[in-house]
Amino acid sequence: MPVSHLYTPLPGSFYRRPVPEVARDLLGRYLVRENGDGSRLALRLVETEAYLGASDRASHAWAGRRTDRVASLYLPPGHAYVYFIYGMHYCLNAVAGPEPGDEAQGGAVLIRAGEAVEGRDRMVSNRGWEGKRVRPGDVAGGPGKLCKAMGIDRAFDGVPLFGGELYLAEGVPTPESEIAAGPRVGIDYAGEAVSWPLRFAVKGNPEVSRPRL
DNA sequence: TCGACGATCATCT
DNA sequence: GATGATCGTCGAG
Repeated sequence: MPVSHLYTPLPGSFYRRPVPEVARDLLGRYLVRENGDGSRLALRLVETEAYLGASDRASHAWAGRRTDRVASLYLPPGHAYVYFIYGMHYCLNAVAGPEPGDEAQGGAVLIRAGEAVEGRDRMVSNRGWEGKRVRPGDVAGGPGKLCKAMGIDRAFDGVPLFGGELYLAEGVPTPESEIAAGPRVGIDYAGEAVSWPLRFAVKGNPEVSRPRL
């Protein structure tokens, strides 16, 4: 029996554009996880970051690196790249940019934050905040938190995001006037790329991670 | 409310 | 052997 999707998955062509453009366009879209029993978890994305690939010192694909860890960064646009960091957190990316074979490769959008739209209680439970006071940003206000809330780990590395168990879906795109841009977080080692304004967020949204834009 | 710091380990040097 | 696309706690203000 095919999985029925209440939300409409974004097609692969959505990701086949310059990475910053995809990153901005993902704000206001949904990240959905179907649980198989008819229930689901859904987040409205409010913060993303663009990683350009070979030309970007902050990117895991900088200088064309192709190690086992980053292999899925070279899958076709629209696939997931999930990595483990700081010994305890996972981060989810959507591969984006030109098709493999073109000059620029290894581009991706880091999904940094979202606000719960469906299954919020389950997310709070996944985060271990059951019974505690949950303040803005506690559920999915950061890349590691978001993965914990959605139950995303390395098992999702390399899966297509077009409409399987985990996918990105339509929703309401955010107008340019409501998008804030600034430097990316946690990449102090990246030389000139440190200041590139490739972090995007919905202006004034309380779920956006720190530092505030 | 904010800044500093320790946790913890896969990956790369 | 070092380090990181982070997070939660703790102590100071």
